[in-house]
This record gives sequence, C-alpha cells and structure tokens, in this order.
Amino acid sequence: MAKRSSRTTIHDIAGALGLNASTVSRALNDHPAVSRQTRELIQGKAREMDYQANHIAAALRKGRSDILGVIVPAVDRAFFASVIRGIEEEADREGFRVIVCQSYDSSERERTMVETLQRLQVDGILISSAKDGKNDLEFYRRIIASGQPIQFFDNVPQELDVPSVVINDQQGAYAATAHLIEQGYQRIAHLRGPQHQHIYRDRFRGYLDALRDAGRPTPPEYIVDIVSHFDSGKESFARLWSLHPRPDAIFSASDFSAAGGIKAAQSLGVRVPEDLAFIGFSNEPFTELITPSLSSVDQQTLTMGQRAARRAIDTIKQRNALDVSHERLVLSPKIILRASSLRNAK
Amino acid sequence: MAKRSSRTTIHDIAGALGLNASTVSRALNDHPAVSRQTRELIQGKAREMDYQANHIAAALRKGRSDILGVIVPAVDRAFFASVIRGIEEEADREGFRVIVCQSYDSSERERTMVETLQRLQVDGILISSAKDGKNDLEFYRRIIASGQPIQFFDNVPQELDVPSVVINDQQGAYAATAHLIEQGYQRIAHLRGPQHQHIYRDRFRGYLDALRDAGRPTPPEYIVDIVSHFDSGKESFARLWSLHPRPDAIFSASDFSAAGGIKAAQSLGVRVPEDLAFIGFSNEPFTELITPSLSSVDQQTLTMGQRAARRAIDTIKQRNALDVSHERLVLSPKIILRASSLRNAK
DNA sequence: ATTATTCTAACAATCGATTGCATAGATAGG
DNA sequence: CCTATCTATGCAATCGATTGTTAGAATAAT
Repeated sequence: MAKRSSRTTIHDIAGALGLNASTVSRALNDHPAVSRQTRELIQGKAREMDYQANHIAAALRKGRSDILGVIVPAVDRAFFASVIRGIEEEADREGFRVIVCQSYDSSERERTMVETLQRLQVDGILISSAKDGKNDLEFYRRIIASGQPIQFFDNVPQELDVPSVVINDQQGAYAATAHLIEQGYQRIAHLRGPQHQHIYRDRFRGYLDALRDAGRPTPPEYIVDIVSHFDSGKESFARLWSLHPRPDAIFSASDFSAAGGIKAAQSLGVRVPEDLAFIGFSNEPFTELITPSLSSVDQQTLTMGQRAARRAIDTIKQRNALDVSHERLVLSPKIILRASSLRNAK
Repeated sequence: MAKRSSRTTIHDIAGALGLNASTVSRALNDHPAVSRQTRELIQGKAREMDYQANHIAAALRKGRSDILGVIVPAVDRAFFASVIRGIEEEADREGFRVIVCQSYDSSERERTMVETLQRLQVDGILISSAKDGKNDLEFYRRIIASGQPIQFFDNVPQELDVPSVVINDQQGAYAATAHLIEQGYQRIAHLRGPQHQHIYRDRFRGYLDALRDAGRPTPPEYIVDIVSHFDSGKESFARLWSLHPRPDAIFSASDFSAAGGIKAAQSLGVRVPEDLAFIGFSNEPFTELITPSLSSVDQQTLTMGQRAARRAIDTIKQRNALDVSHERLVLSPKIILRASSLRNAK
C-alpha cells in the first residue's frame, strides 16, 4: 500500500477518510461550508499522504491557469533579463508563474508564440514587440478584441492603442543632452539609432529639443547614424573627429556605441571627459565598469517589469469589471552621471 | 452566431459537422483511423472556426504538460540569463515551454518553487541550486526517488549523485593560470572566492595545480579572499600591491573583482598588462568592453543550457526506458585571451 | 449470396479538481 | 412535538481533449 506510483488525489484522500472528494476539495480551499473538525481532519490527512494539488486539473475547471506568458526578443539581453526579473517578482507575489518565450525579434515568431501561449491558457500575455518592423497590427487588434488580457512594454507598435508600459525616451535624451550643455560642453554630437524604430526617433527628438531650447545650432554633420554596437561607435568617433570644428561631447543612443567611441578616442590620446564627453543610453551593467565610467540613461527596467506584470494581473482579476488599465504608463528615465561626462568630477 | 465569447472546442467543430468529438480529435492529430476525406473536412472547419487547442485539457488527459520548470537564483545575472536562453532554445525546438522561477539563492524558496512546479505538472525541472549552503539533500533525494525528471546544472549540491551539467572549474582555473605562466609572469596571485562554494574551491585548486606543475612556489600572502564584487577587487589589489615582492599577475575567480583590481591599479599608474596582468573568470559581457579588455574563462553558458534541456527532455521522453543520462556531464571551459594578460599583444 | 475482413466513426470513460444543487441531520422556534 | 432554518456533506455535472472498445458499413473472399 505504499507502492502507489501516481500522485495522491483528492479522491484518494476522500477514500481514506470515507468522505466525498468535493468535501476534500472544499476543505483544502478553506471553504466555509466545511466544519472545522473535518477540515482539520482532511488537511491533516492530506499532509500525511503528501498530497500535491494538480494545478492543471484545477486550471481546466476554473478556466484560469495563474500563468503569465512573456514574449521578448531575447532573454539574455541585459535589458530584458532585468525586465523579466521585475515581472517574475511581481507575478510571484500574486501567485502567478511566468512562461518566457523569445521572438528573436521576428514578428512572425512572435505571433506563433502568442498562439502557443493562448493554447496554454495563460491568463495574460506580456509583450515587447519584435523590432523587425513587420508587426501585424490586425493580429494584435484581434487579440485585444477577443478579450485576452495583453500588456505591452518597452517596444510597442505605434498606431496601436493598447495597454503598455514604456519609458519616455525623448525625456531621457533631453535630460542627457541638457546635462552635457549644463556641464559647459559646446558642440554636442549625437550617435543616432535606426530611425525606423520609434524609440530611437524619440531619443533623437529629445536631443534636438534640448539643443533648440538652449539656443544651440545643430550642425547636421554632428549627427551620425549607428547601430547599437561597439564597432559602430568606434567608426562614428573617427568620422566625428575628422570634422572642423570637432565636437566636444557626444550623446549616444546606445551604451555600446558610446563605449566603442570612448575606446577609439582613448587610442588616439583624446582625454575623456576633458577633451570629449560621452553619455550613453540604457545604463547597461558594464557602464560603471569601464574607464572612465560611462554616464547613461537608466530605463527603469525592474520597475517596468513590475508595473507591466501588476497591470496585467489587475486586468486579469478585474475581468468584466471596469478596467482602468488600458492606458499607456510612461515611466521617467533617470540619468546616471558618471565620470565620462563630468568635467569637474567632485 | 458570431458573439460566442468562449473559444471553440472540438465539440463545437463536431457539432457543426454532425460528427463526434473523438473523431475531430483524431483528425486534428492526424490519427490514421480517420479517412482522408473527413480529416480534411475537419481540419478545414477547424481553421474556419479559428480553433485553438486547449493545451491544459490535453495535458490533464495525457499526463504531460510539455512544460519545463527552471529554477535559478536570479534571472538577471548574465550567467543565468544566458543559460536560460540555451534552455529556451532547445526546449522550443522540442515543443516545450519554459517556466522560469527565481530562488534568490534561498534554499527554502527553492524548495517551495520545486513544489509549485510539481503542482503545475511540469514534465521536468532544471535547477541551479541556491548557494546559501542550506540545501536539503533529503529533499532532492525524495524527488529523484519519486521519478520526477530533474536535471541540475551549474551549481550542484555535492555528495549528491544526480544528473547534472557543469563546467570544469578546476580545468578553467588551471588553464588561466598556466596561460599567465606561459606569458612569462613570475609571481601570480589569486583572488579567491568563498571557499564554502565548491566552484570556488575548484578554481583555487586549479590555480594551485598549475603553479605546482610549473614548479612555482605559492606564497600564501598571494592568495586573497574576495567576494565577487568590484570593490572587493579594488581592496585586494591594494593589499597585494603592498607586498614585497609585488605580484606581477593576478588570476581572479571573479570578473568583477578583476575589473575592480584593474581600475585600482590604473589609478596608481600601474600599467596593465605590462606591470600587472589580469585574468578573470566567467567571461562576463563587460570583459571585452573595459580597457584593457579582460581575459577570462568562458563558462559555455549557452551550451550548458542547451545540454541541460536536452537531457531533461530525453529523460522525459524515455520514461521507463533505459535512462542513460544520469551521469554528470562536464563541459570544458574556454579561456578567452584579451589585452589584460597579453604581454606581447599581436 | 453469404461470411469474413477492413475501415470509419461513435460511444463512453477518463484525467483531477471545482461547484451548483440537493439532502440528511441538527438546532431553533412556536 | 412539529415545522422552519441552518449546516455540513454528498451527488453529479463540468472543464476539453484523449483513447480503448464497439458497432455499423463497405469491401473482399469463398
């Protein structure tokens, strides 16, 4: 009588006590319609028999799985890893589990993942959209219309009115640029990310706005297009350094490119930040480890994950009630000042 | 007839076609006992009605969820983020989803997570054990005895004979130290990680073995205890630099401490790698971005994740068959040489 | 023409927990 | 002592898909 290979079920407990499974179920869920006596009896027996609820069965019956699905381009990018941590923390607090999928920035794969998650009956889906520019708005609209709780974060297809948590890239870029101005830098260049992505358009706009508000001109040759890579930063530095007059500060839309720029500058004996200041974007973990440490714009990744999860969960729980969270939540980025942009290091 | 709020089920399809749900189920699974005609009819209707299988229901019936549970200390550490990526890739290839949980390095939480995952009927569990030294071996043994597929990776409780995928820390440390010797460095110090963790014991041993095999003495004052942090590296450098004679190379069991050491050295005008070489451990993403770029030992994280997932899945599929994967798979780390330890940079 | 053999599809049980409804027993009120 | 009101359980249906068994029809063999 100990060799039972399969797990114990409520029926086993019921059988062992001469009760009905429904009573066992209620007892284990602290349903008030069960007397204290039998409840304790049942709970004791359950412990004794090492009962583990079958969540799948309950999920099928209840129509809720207590699982959130998360789709990100890649889990090993620092940004997403951190957001996922935030999501997991918040979900855990609310008794939800998190299934993580990668889209590898392919919209097609992203759609497949959404369907897979739906088949799994996840209660909600959190997405940072693929950045291949092939997002199918109709697809998203159908999901939303179907009532499936869905919450976007970070990268959200524009023209789409969906619940989302994003950061204000424009504001972050503005602050970064304003900081350089405030530090007394005169000729501020910009390493500009791919303009088909709105986050980079926003950063560019923040840069332009800050210069305009300070009454500074923006020589077009000070704007160099990059992709978010180390080497791209190196090349951009070379290009900028060949100009007359040379810039004395660079706001990069990417930390990686900023780091590349710094390295290229140093290899020519250019002193950072004395001759040339740098400030990046994203506050990648490495920014405080390089020399000089790189000023950057923190994207509140942990908070983003927490908020996104919280809103998804709220929506799930309020199903059919007034749903207040269809709005776009915009987080304020925080500029982190480090040596690379501080002329008068304190 | 379009307002149906709940999803379409096989019964809906069956109803629409005057067939039985079981036939629909078989048709959708390409069961041979369904004629081509009806199969196509059914599949067509399914598409038309936008049918999405309910994975939960199938899981309950089949007793398999096609879900893997993963428990790591923290998803936002580069090491784990990368391993998770590997796991996810491999799982995806095999039609499995991945649920990720964090233990925050608490063994107690880890146990809770294991139980939660079991309730969710995950088909297998992958664990990198919490490093608080409170691992309950009995708990693990019970799970293994229960037949629940479980696969460890990275940090595995010693004295426990379980399927696992690890890297050979000793070998990595040996190679790193041997490399310094080969580069002509004479007095090699070691920043030694907490010795209650076997991975750090192994690294220490690799260091000692390499020196011994080269016939070098190991002055005890060249061994400094650290925790894996930037500041710990700074302090350790200071300590080492006050010795007579000073070391001319440092093998650090942590990239972070190595980075801290480099920064501290540079601030005193010590040239790296000319006056003092550094090699770290883990090949953290930042290692190639700092100046000089930091040599390190790559832990094959992606491979580790892939292998761990593959073995878990193999075990799941071979249930009751000969299970070949109860062994410990030991991956060989790879030393990555960068500027910080190359005297004669090519 | 009749029996044997295949095919197809239907029937029904099942996975394990939940939950609306019914009921037996207990307690209270008159 | 009898009816009304609770209370604590039991009963049975249900969630949606899967699957062993069975029955009917079609085809082949005799």
